[in-house]
Amino acid sequence: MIATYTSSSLKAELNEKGWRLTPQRETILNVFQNLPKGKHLSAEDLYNVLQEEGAGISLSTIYRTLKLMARMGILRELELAEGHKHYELNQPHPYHHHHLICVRCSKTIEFKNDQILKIGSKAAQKDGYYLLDCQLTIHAVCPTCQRSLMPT
Amino acid sequence: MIATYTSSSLKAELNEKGWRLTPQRETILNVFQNLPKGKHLSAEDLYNVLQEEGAGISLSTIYRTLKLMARMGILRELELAEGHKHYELNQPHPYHHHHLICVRCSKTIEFKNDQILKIGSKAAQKDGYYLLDCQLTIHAVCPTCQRSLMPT
DNA sequence: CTGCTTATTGAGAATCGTTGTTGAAAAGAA
DNA sequence: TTCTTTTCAACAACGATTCTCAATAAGCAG
Repeated sequence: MIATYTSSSLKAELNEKGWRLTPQRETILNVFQNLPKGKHLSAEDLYNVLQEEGAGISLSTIYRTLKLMARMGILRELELAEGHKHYELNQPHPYHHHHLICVRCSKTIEFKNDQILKIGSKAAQKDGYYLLDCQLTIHAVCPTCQRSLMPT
Repeated sequence: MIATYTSSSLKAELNEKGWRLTPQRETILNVFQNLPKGKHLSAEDLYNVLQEEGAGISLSTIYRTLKLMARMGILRELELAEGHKHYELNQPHPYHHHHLICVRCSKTIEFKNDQILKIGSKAAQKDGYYLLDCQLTIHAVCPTCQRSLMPT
């Protein structure tokens, strides 16, 4: 988990595995680095952001890049109970966090806990796995939905 | 998280929210209760199991029931990097566990940790959420895939 | 036990996020 | 520059999941 990627550190990490640095990949990483804290994007969200910025990157490329960067550990892939994946920068210690999700209304709260990353690292290490990401996902019912009489 | 549901405890929990106990729901819960430890099913897996057992339950009903039981906290919904969700019984303490997943080959290892459920409960409680499930998901690269020269 | 109301089912169509395919463009190496 | 290989955009294709609708059956009240 690297805090901030520059063009050249990204290039280095890509080339190491035989991949290439392209303007599209650089642009996409930039969007995530400039995102307000706590904000995450779906593939379509990212597509729209890029359209508005005038950088028309195709949806296929977006999907490929998101998946690539998740597999490199640069991005985290989040499953936020909305039928599609969301992505955010995979940041180290002081910013590393987890998600508490209401299964009814999908309201999501971030929370931090220092132990979890330690527990995760240890578990991965024990079996010789190389850690990319470690997220505690809590499915629950928020106070509002508990009060609501509405079934479903 | 209840350890074992009987027909009547399931019925009670359903009726409480205005839902009904049907033979299909009972059958599906039974399949999960009789599943070998560490085994989880996708919707399609479950459909096939039921076909073989002669209980032909439609795919629509299966999807609806899985989602319903996940929202009730009876089942856990797992995202095991295979393009579709998997489900397993949501069991309490001694059986409660987490998943370590290789992002390359999808090999998955289960592991246990007593602290995580405590951390999760506390986080939910803090914001007044009613806890349904709490899972630590670790994305990593397994030893075999680390050795493989194959990119991607 | 009977009848009423409303949730649930099954079958298949429809949806929608995501992945695959193609020829053209461009990065990296020599 | 020139060659090789990856990556790109555009669009077709796929597959898991959801939706629709008429028929059925829980649960409840009398």
